[in-house]
Amino acid sequence: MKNATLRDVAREAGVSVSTVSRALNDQPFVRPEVRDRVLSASEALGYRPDVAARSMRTGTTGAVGLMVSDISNPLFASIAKAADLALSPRGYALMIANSANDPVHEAELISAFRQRRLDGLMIATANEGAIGLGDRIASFQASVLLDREVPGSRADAVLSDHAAGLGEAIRHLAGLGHRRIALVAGTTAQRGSRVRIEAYLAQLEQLRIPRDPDLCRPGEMTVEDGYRAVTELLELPDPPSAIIAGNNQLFAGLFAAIRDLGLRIPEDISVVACEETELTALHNPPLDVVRRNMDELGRTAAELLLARLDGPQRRPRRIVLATGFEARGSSAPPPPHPRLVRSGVHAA
Amino acid sequence: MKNATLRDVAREAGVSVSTVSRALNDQPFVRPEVRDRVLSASEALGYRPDVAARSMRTGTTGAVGLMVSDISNPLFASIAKAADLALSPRGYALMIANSANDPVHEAELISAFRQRRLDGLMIATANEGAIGLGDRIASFQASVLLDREVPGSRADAVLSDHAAGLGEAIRHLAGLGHRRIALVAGTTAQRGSRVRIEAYLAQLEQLRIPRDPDLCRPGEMTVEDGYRAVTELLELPDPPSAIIAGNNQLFAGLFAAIRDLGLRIPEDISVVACEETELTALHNPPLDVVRRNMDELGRTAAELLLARLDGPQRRPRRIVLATGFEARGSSAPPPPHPRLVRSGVHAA
DNA sequence: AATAGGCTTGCAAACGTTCTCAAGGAACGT
DNA sequence: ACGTTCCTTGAGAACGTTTGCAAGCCTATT
Repeated sequence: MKNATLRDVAREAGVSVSTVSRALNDQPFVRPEVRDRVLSASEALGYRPDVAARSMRTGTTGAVGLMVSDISNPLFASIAKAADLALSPRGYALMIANSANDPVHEAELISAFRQRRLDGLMIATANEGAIGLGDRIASFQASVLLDREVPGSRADAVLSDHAAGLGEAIRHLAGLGHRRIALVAGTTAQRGSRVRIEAYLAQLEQLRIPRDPDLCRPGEMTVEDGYRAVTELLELPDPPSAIIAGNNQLFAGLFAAIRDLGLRIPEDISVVACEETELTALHNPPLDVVRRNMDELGRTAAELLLARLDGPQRRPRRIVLATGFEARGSSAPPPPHPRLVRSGVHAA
Repeated sequence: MKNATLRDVAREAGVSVSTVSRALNDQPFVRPEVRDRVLSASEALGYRPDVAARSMRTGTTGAVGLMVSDISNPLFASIAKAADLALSPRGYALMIANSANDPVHEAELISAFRQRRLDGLMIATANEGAIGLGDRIASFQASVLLDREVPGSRADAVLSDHAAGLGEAIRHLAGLGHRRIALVAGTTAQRGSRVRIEAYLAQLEQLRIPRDPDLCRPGEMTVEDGYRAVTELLELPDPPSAIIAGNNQLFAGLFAAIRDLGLRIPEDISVVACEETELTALHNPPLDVVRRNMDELGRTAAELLLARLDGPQRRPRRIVLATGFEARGSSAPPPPHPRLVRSGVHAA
């Protein structure tokens, strides 16, 4: 019960293999009558072109790769979903890989993708400065950076305007009277954290709020790191009255830390999340958040990819998507006498 | 700057193509000296076997498919991550597709997977009773059902013991005094919902709690459906004092509905979620949940797949994974006089 | 009516790999 | 010295598709 091949269809339709190929691929110079005959023969035999054979001949696979640090992060999962929604109707399949934010592993995975001759690559790279990254990315017919900037890369990119939303958030907090605003940022090897730190510093400057190096914490992007950062922040002699978490993982850590320290939101401390998640959307009271549309990001990336796969090579395109701050119920004026966190209180 | 092929390596090493192939594939009957020469030539040229060509020759691709309704659902995303973690070190790549719970679309996507000659399929099928589904699944060298049962299928399966955890939950609620316990289940076309409904009815029976058809609601698996179901439940003349949501989407709807109705958890109503999510884990107060380990599910599925791809065909294996109920803070004794929901109150 | 030129079609060569088959060569026993 | 056997290697076919090339046919133009 093997699959029918072009030869089978050719025999059935009484024509040559090449004619079948031409007919099925909508090429000109096939007599309509013959075309119909081929089509019905193909239909009758349930013919499905063999992707591997086509791939070997044409060099294309009709598959694209998505490289993220962790597909189980809902942000990346949403991107994957939205991208697939745009790619699938065009016949493209989506292959995913998890870099675990390890540049070396990522390089191997990209190499594996290329070995599979994937037509395109969408990537939220672990380290924008990894050596040779630009070349690795450029080895695909089309590639799109997902909220990343790789120096000297000629790839397309979809970026988020983090500065806008974060600026709003900080102005909102300052308006409530906060002067000690902390930012738990992620790794500066990725654009998001870098832009947030820049925007944070710039906004404080503009508001004439003194900057305190203790309050701006780059680091990893894990829940654990967020937890630790918040714990340390609240043990400072002069702790912040508001904390902004740079992504959803960091926010989860922040949230757990505040819970374990027995602090109330927003009475004891104000918090702002970057990235909308189920938690920020449904929590009671609702949580302030710097939002962006991950569906739009994934869809736009897929569209850029498709455009480049279709058309002639244009010069790299950069698309910047909006972000916005939404004040809900997790920020309030700072308490007059900041509640002291007993030193040494950690998670049970 | 094309990729090196076997021929290039052969020329470089001064041997024939077939010898190179043998040497690189660790086949016997290659002189050690020749093998070394081939290996270093391969290294020097940066040779990478062409997956398409190999695939055409061998019929295998080293890629497996994952078919779920929606990869942006964190449950499925976790499965994907865990599966990839097990597959990737073995050189397998993961291709994903979203069926949107549409059996027809799913069938097309499976067909596309097979056209790509994927070696295996992991699938949480939309409708276990879809005609021809068993054959479609069996068309792969290996396939694993993800918490699904397809009648007559010879595929391996990883199942969750929903009945155990749900039974615990109901006993817990009954122990608090609840007699009106509602279950917002999903589609009966999928094992999870079916098993939960059976277990729910059986457990009520065993506890001698009268069953009320109004309180057991199969339906879709969407947030909207959960919202609507809860709204309708609370408009009943004799509303439930506790509601269990059958999955995370339904629970999100449940949660939003209760918030919009202005009810307090657990003072006014007790709730139990099936599936741990960021919301259930971090919410304050923490939410009662019937847990299962999605990582384990994904990893086990991948291991079953790998075992079948490696070894001789055994008979189908079914692995059942544990679930457990965790009481936290979202259930309490039912209020003496159930707070009436004003008719017509819906979300703004 | 002859010929040019455009449609249509088929043949056969690639794409890069694996694998069967046959043959060369060495070692060994008689 | 010869035959047998086993190890080692290479030639070449095959996987299923696309595509360049050439040949055949038809129409139209001169």
